Amino acid sequence: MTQPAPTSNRPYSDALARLRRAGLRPTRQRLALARLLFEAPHRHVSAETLHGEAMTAGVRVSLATVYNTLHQFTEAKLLREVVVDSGRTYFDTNVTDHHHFFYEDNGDLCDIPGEQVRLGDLPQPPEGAAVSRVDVIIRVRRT
Amino acid sequence: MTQPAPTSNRPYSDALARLRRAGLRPTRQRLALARLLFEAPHRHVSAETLHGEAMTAGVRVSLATVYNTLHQFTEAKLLREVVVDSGRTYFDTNVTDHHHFFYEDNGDLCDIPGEQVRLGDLPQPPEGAAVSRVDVIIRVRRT
DNA sequence: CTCTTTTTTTAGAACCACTCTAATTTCTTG
DNA sequence: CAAGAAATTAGAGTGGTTCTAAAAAAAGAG
Repeated sequence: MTQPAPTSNRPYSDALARLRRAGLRPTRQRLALARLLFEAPHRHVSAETLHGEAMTAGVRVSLATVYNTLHQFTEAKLLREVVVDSGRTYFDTNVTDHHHFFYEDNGDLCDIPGEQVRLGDLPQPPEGAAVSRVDVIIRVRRT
Repeated sequence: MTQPAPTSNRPYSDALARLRRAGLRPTRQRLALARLLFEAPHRHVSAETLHGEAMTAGVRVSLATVYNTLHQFTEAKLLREVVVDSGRTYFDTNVTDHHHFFYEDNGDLCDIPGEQVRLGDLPQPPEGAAVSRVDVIIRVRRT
């Protein structure tokens, strides 16, 4: 945690700016979720876990809104969707270029900074297709 | 398709051998699914699509058995699970070392032979964890 | 500030892929 | 063939996610 957010005179300012830049109306729910997501170190959340955090923090927000918001944030590139596990969707607050360790045992995810992975040769995408992203997932198991 | 399988004197022989090697009893359902899966070029199936193929081919098999069988085959390394899309599980009949193009538009998957991807430096797995596999997914969009 | 319009939120139902259960059928072995 | 073990099955159940239609909140106009 860098510093506690001011709650008296300029509350939500950071989150507010983000929402504005993304062209999303700063509703109470979006602001609260943005604060939970971005005023903390990078991490991976699912809709359920974020909803749980909101409840714990005393934020009244429905699960449907959490889903909507996560998708809007992803659309706006404030979040990135990580697919490692069919049946549960994770969202990464780290939208910089990077990859993941995935612990197959318990489903933990762990970032690998982009610089730490050097991709050698990659094939050309087929005719008429453009690369939108390259995901590297290093699946590991505890020994 | 290489050649139609003989149905008269030595039916299912290839599939039969595979099942035996894997230590799986050669039941009617498993044989039929093995034939559908392995007597054709490599491809990616979901439980639903394979079940559909079985129905079309006139094979009476329940969806539950298709799921069971896909998992048993994966366990026996006759298939490999590919995770590209949360919400649907794909199984790859190609179990050699390789990676994938994923067409984000329509969900198509396309193999990239292992030799065509040279991975440069990868980070060490964290202490107490061993790499079980490295997945590279090149996400592409039609232009 | 109020009225109107547009957007957002919401509870709950619906959905979909998948798993489980318990009963039946099929294999294997003696 | 009989007995025991293993596999299959229909149908119910589950869990994550999306949809729906109605209520609430935000933005814009006057």
